[in-house]
Amino acid sequence: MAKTLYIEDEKEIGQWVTEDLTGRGHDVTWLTSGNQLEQYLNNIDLAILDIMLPGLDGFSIGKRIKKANQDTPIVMLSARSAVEDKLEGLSFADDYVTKPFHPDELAARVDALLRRFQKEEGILEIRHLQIDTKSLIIINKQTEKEILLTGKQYQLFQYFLRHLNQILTKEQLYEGVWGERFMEGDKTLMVHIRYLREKIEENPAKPTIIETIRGIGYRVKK
Amino acid sequence: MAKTLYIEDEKEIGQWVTEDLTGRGHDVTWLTSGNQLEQYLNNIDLAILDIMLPGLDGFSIGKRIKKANQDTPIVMLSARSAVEDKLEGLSFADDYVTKPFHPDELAARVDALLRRFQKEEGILEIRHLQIDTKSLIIINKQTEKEILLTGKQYQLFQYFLRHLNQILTKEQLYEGVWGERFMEGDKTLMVHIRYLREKIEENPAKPTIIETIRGIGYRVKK
DNA sequence: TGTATTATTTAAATTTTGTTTAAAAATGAA
DNA sequence: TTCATTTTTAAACAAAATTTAAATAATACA
Repeated sequence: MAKTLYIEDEKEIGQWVTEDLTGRGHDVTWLTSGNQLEQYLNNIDLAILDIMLPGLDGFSIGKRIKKANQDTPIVMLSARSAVEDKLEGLSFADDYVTKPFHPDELAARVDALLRRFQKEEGILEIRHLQIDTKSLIIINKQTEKEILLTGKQYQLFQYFLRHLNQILTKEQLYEGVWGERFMEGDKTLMVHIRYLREKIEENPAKPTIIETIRGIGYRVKK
Repeated sequence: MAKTLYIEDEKEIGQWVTEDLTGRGHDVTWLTSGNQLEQYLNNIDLAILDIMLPGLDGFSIGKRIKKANQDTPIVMLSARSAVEDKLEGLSFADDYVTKPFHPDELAARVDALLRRFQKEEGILEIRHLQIDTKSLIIINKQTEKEILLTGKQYQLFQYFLRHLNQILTKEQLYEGVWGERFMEGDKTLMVHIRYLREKIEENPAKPTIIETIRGIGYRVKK
């Protein structure tokens, strides 16, 4: 299920689009401004941004998102005239839709972009694991058995896979997966790492897949 | 999390802005005058300065901050008339907001500045080291091995990278990394320098990356 | 050159951080 | 509602990082 960040200050349109896309199977987070952008930044598959917004405008938000992750597709929304005016400013955007629009149109463009940007769809192999990034099936090549994870374990593992090779701080991980502020000293994340290792590591006491970066966080390398 | 120094003598506005920015994920230090400026000088990512202040005025404080580190963005706050009067004195400032203002506006400008001033996020090469400031990965180009640092070592090294080519006093370094007052004669910092050199220098006994400036402190040159 | 000052190195003590286990609380399906 | 499963909390334990302390080395300058 694709995580979509949608920023729109007009309540009516916002609710309408959010309901429509949700009904079509997207996981939509709707914000009315870019103020809390940072906490979503590293955990989205696609962004839909209105251009005219109070505070940070859609251009700035779009550039910020691209900077954080080049591979996040962005759709800009705006009145026709505004788009024509500022076409050059849209260079970072991957598509744009002019208001007013039909929900089918937006949904079609969103789906097309997700297809185009889909992270190497297919099989990802890490050590003895074979991960199908589309169906989310994880297989242990040694035992030839499937590994089933619980909800949180899935979210956590996916977060690692989306940020392969990066050192992720505990803050990033907790905020990315739980969507809440991380409290210094909280051991919840560590316990989940432990249980995840129990399932995916050959020897959970000597983990090779989820590396501990002491004092900072964790990392999963390709 | 961006460290913001905010100087404002009006208690009510000060508390309001501090709470708002803190709620948006900034680490705000609010002072009512520039008296203790020196101790914060080298450990801030951004400054928000009211112009009208008892003692040192906002102009002088701003110039002092820029002198210490050219790369610290500064936002000035003041009544509209005052800004128009003294526009020429604002040449050092990077943005200004006139009172009264909406918190969204201040937050948006602050975020925009932080983005604009963000140190080139990417690959930095120093001698045989290759440092990716985004993924936090340091590679020794000679051995092609990754160098893993401990938490303090990371903070310390990052402090050097943020102040490349500057001679940093032991006070600055200690206060910047530990956030506490440096005690004359304390060897803690030196021991950490030693362990950091052990990991990043070709020959830790003849360091070329972290230079010792006897009687003052240390320096890392590009 | 000799002495005082400052920095480096090493090792041990202390503190912090991460792991593991178990039990309690929350969630969700039958 | 009950029962099984998942998630969170808590605490004991282990490992590693940080700090302290002391011995050694290098440098400045009288």
